Amino acid sequence: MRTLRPRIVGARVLSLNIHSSHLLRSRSEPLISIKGAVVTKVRRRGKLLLLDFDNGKSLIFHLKMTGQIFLPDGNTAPDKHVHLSFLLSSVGMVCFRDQRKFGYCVCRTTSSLSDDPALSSLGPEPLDLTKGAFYELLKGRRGRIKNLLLNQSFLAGIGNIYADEILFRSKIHPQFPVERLSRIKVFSLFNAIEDILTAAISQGGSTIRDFRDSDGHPGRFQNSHKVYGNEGRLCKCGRAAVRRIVLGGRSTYFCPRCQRPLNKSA
DNA sequence: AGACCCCTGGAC
DNA sequence: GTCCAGGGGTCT
Repeated sequence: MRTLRPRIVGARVLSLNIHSSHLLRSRSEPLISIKGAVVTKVRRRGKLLLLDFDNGKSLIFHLKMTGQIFLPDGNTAPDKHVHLSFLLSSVGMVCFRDQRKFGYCVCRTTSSLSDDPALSSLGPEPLDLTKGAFYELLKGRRGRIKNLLLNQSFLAGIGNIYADEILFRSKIHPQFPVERLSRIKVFSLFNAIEDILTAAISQGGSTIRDFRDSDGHPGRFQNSHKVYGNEGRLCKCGRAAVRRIVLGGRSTYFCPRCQRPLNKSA
């Protein structure tokens, strides 16, 4: 978003080309309604990318696992995975590419954006929360802490990599019951969320295989991962190897020494 | 909580 | 061939 915004704000949509209808959703207003309109805002809400136009329309993108938006050049020419492309004035082509086709794009009227279930179901932005608000948000919640962090209606925008890195930083076992977290641990978790997300954003995100920003550059935060993808490697504590388990169908990495489970006999 | 689904491709 | 992948929905 940070590389895309300065490139396309102010540009006019001269034409658009839908190469595949796979990523379009039912009940979308026709994408053609943004033709001739000027991009006024590039925003993010949770994992959604929002483009606002000067004719009162907006586009909602979800990139899911392999989605990317890029401005093609010699290195990143459009290919069979480009499902949608726009021609923008004084910018050129902008492409939405998604190898696995899990992503989507819908058009909405800007003034009713917040009614869209994709947006209305989202919890608060973690970086907008105060420590006290986070504590209140956790009250009454139950279940395993990692599942809660991945729940977008609890907090918007935390994915599998960052959930693991946040829990490692706060020294909480991914299966620790939310309702048993001490006040100290809740604050530690809050600080870890701020720290990990801020660092990840400043380092351009994490590239495991596909992720690129709109300039085609990979992220750098993967170089700072302490547990994610490190199964079998010695934790930085030097006392245990990072373990991988599966929770809710997602790979989960943690250090069994730094992140202790709740002692069930206690 | 878990299984299985959407889909493609890389690693082994 | 099998297993795996930054997400997330549905069904039991």
